[in-house]
Amino acid sequence: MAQEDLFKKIVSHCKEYGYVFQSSEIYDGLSAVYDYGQYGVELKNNIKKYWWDSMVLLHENIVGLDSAIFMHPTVWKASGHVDAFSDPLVDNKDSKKRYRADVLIEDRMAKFEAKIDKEIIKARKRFGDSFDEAQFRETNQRVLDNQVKLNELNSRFVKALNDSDLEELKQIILDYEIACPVSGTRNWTDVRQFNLMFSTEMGSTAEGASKVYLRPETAQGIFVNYLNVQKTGRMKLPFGIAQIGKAFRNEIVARQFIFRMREFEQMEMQFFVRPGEEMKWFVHWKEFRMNWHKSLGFGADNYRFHDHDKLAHYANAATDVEFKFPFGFKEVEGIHSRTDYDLKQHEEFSGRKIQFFDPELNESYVPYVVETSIGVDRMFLQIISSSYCEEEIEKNDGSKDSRIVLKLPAFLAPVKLAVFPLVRKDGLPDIARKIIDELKFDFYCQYDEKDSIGKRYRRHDAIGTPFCVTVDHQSVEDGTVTIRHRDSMDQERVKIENLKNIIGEKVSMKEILKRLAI
RNA sequence: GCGGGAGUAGCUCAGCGGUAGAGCAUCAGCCUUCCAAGCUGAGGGUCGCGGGUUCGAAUCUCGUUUCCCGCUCCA
Repeated sequence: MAQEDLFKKIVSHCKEYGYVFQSSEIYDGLSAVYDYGQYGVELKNNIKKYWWDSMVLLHENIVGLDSAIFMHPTVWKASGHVDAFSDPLVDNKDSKKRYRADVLIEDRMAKFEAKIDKEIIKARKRFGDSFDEAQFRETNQRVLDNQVKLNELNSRFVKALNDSDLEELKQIILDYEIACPVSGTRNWTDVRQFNLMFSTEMGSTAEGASKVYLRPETAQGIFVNYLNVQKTGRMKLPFGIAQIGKAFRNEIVARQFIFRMREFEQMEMQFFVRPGEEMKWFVHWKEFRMNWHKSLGFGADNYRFHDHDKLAHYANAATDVEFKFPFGFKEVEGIHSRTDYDLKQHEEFSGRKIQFFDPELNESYVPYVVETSIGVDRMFLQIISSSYCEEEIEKNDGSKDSRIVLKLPAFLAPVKLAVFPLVRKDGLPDIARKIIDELKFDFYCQYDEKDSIGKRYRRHDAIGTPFCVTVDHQSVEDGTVTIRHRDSMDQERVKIENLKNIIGEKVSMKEILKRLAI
C-alpha cells in the first residue's frame, strides 16, 4: 500500500472511530485545529501519563509544574520570541520564493556600499599613499551620489520598520527595483507580517487593556518559575522541572493532520545543571529519551537522531528524535542544550538574580539548561500510525477475510476490556454486567451485546481494545469466561475472579516503567 | 501565502442542467451461532457556504472556506 494512501486511511480511521475530529466541523472546520474524540482523549491522557510517570515518578530530582498560558508580555521580549517570530515577508510571484522583506532591502543597501567601496579602491590605486579617503568621500561625485541614495534608502527603511509600515516596505522594494535573486523579476506580492504568536487583550476596558500573548512554548513558564521551585522544593543542582501544556503558534503553513497544529500540546522538561556539565547531561537525556521511545516497541529502525548543524541563538547543542511517519522521517522530540541564555535574559529583563548557590563550589552562578521537548500530538500520531494494521485472516472454512486492528500497546489503549454475553438470554447478560461492575474501578470497560460475536470482536479491534471477555453457557455452570487477545485472536478460558489480576497486570504501565528505570 | 487537485449520508463513492442514489455503518425487532457479511423495518443529506446565469443548478460560472499534493520553519 502506498504510504500516502495509508496516511489517508489513518486519518479516516481516526474520525470514524472517535479518535480525532476537525475543530468546528459543522462550520466547515477551522484550519489546523483538531479535537480529540471519546477514544482520542483516553489515548492522549495515557500518553501524557506515560511521559509524566517516566520523568517525574522515576526521577527524584525532577518535579512538575503547571504554569499559565498567559504570561507577562516582557517574558516574550526576553525570550526573543517577539523579534524572532514576526518577520515581514514577501513572495516573488514568478519564482514562488519567499523572502524576508528587511533582508532584501538590507542586501540592496549593501550594493550601494559596495559601489562606494569600489570607487575608493580604484582611487586608492590611482593616488597611492597620498590618498585621503575622508576627503575623497566628500568630493567624489559618484561616491556622493551613492551615499545620498544609501542614506535616503536607509532612513526610509528604518522609519518603515519602526512604524511597521508594510506598504512602505513594499514601495521601497519597488522604488529601488529590487529583483528576485532566483527569477530576476520584480513581480512581488504585498509585504505581509507573519506574527507567529497569537495575541489577545487582557483587561476589561479598551484604555486599560494590554496586549498579551498565548505562549508559543511551555519552556518559559518553567524558566520564570525557576527560583520558586528551586527554593520551595529545596532543589539542588542538577534538577529538572517537567510540564505538560498547550502552546500556540500561528503557523503560515499548517498541515499534515495533527502533525502541525496551531494549538498543540507539549511535554517539556528543563534540566538545570552546573555550567560545563551540560554536554554530559545532553548525552544522558538523549539516551534516556530514545529508550523511552523505543520501549513502545514500534521497531528501533523507525527512530533516528537528527543532530542540528545550524543552532538556534540560545543553544550550543541540539538534536531531534525523528520517527518514520507514513510521510517520512519527521521530528517528534527536540533535545537542546540551551546554555544559560534563557535564565540570563530573564535576569536582565526582570532585574532579578536568577542563580544557584553551589555549596560544593562555594559560589553562585546561573545554571545551564538541557531541555527535552516533545509534542503530545505528534506522539499520538506516531502511536496511531504504528498501531494501524490491515490484516488478512483465514476463516474457519478456509476462505479469506480481513480486519482492521489498532495494535496499541495495552497500557495506552483507551478501552482495556470489552465484555460480551455470547447470546442475549439465559442470564448471560447479567453475568457480563456483573463482571464490568467489578472491574470498572480498575480500568475502562465496555459492554456490547449487539450483533454477532465476531462483529463485536472486530468493532473492538478497530478501536484497539486489547482484551475481550465472552460470557457463554459454560460460565453459568463453572464461573469461567474466555479472554480473547486482540493481536493473536487466541482465546483462553479463565475463572471470573482471576480476571482482575490477569488483565490488570497486562494493561499496567508498571513493567515498562521498571525497564526504563534501569 | 503561492501554484495544482478535490468537497454529495458516519465511511467509500456514483449521478454532471429536469422530483437526491448505492454499498458499508447506525438504530429497533427477530434469529442464537466464539471471529464482520441471516431476516424485517427505521432514521439520516437544503449535494461545503454565498452570489450569478437559467423557466429550472448537486451539475455551468464567480467568490469564499475546508481538505489533499508541492515550496519554508518548527513541538
